[in-house]
Amino acid sequence: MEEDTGALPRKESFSEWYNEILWRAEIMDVRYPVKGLYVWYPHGFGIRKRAYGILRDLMDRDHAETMFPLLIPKTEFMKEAEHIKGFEDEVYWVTHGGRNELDVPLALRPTSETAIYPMYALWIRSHTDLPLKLYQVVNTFRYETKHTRPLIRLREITSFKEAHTVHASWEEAAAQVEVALGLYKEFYDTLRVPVILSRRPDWDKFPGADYTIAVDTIMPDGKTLQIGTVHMLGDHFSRTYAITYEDANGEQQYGYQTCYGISERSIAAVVSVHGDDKGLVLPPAVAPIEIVVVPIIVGKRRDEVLASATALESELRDAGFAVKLDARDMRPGAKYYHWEMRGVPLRVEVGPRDVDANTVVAVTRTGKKTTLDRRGVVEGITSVLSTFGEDLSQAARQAMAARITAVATLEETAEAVKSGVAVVHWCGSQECAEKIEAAVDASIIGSDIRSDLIAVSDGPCVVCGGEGRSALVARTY
RNA sequence: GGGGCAGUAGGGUAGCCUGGUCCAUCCUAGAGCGUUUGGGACGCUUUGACGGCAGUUCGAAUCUGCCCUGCCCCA
Repeated sequence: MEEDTGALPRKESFSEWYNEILWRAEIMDVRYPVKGLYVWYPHGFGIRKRAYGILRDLMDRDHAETMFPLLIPKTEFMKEAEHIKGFEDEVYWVTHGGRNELDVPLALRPTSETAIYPMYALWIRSHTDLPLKLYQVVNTFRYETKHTRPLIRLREITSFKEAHTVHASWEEAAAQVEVALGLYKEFYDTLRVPVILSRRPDWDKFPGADYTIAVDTIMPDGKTLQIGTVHMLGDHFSRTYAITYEDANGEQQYGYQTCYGISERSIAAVVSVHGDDKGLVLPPAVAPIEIVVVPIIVGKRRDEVLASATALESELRDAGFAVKLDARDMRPGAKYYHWEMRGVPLRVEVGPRDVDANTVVAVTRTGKKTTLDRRGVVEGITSVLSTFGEDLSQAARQAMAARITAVATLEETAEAVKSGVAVVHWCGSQECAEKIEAAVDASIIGSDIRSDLIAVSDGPCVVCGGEGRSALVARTY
């Protein structure tokens, strides 16, 4: 792993900035020799580990974790016609075992509905088995033909958290969709990433779903990134896979299902939303190192300062912080740059002056400097870190708000989507959506918008003038 | 899916058209030694590459073919 030095490209050149920060901050190494597959550096994986720990804790409230196989027999995979159509061009097939051709080819899961639901059919017998709510965190494979991008568009999604639920009625399933959206909202609140929820147009929903609610954020270049989806499957799959239960009256009924997922795009969002010209900026909740202690070692007082820094490190570790003492033989400035690139939320400096005054100097990743009393340092740091996290949320919200524009004409829409998201009135027809796309080089991505940054209203469709309601128009990743 | 450009050490470049001590050069890269240390220190020594596979040739970073990988534009 190379030492980072020199300036990062400015964040305004987002694409360049993104590519470079991934290796400079040691998140992903893109040099793996297969297109669309990338390697997690330990630091990047540490971020993933903490983020997915949060996600697992949220899921575990109301779901059980499980693990299904990677390979799906073609016979099961091909059962659900609409679903296949949505994925058939992207599936990797295993056709051989050693030198022998397989009787039934095996698909590398692009998503696991067709692996899980045949088993659900076996597991579910009675209404007392419902609701069933399971999830797994697995890798999935999609033969992407568009340009691949680390963490964003992958041929191997390494961190797909997918949940699959079964309920006794359509209404219960629909209620679960709302529960899932609540969990995802909470997840992204913890990551300090602001999101917009909206309902995808019918032609853009998950193959085989009744409807899809998406969770999007807005990237620094104004394009939206879908960082979560929740699908109402209705009884579509349960009819195909014969997921039935006996109700209280002894009648056989089909189950109603939902599924929802989050991938490492969540990490891409954290990196992109918070990062700045100096590197990564991590919310304390996902930082593998929350605090770095930098001893300012000068000549004769070296041992004294080092002892003080070491004692501070232990005290902070005992208090439950992820803390690292950087005692390397380098100039302090070089260390500051090193940890700033990697997004460490808080740096604590201990030098001879601090030893004398019985203080420490705490500097947040965004440059807020506080001198703390050495006694009661845990309380002081807890408070500094919590304020830092809240400040990140606020800054991210403001940045997002600045990229959202309510517009009334196609000309204004075209202008708005160059740097962000436009909110238009739209009648809901595919015909008008296509006209918008043709006119403004961006698409209708959702209606039924839910965001406290967007005021939803009725109004005349921006294309046909018919009755319309607020919808999002954006360029997307 | 269609078109274009590219791949040389950890990173950045030159050399290619016009094959031949050209295995070059730069860096805030790596290793070692010493002096340093409150915002990217300095000196000396040293390491390391022509994307892969075939072909042409006495000889290939350079020419030919295929493949892989990356970037940009269009759909």
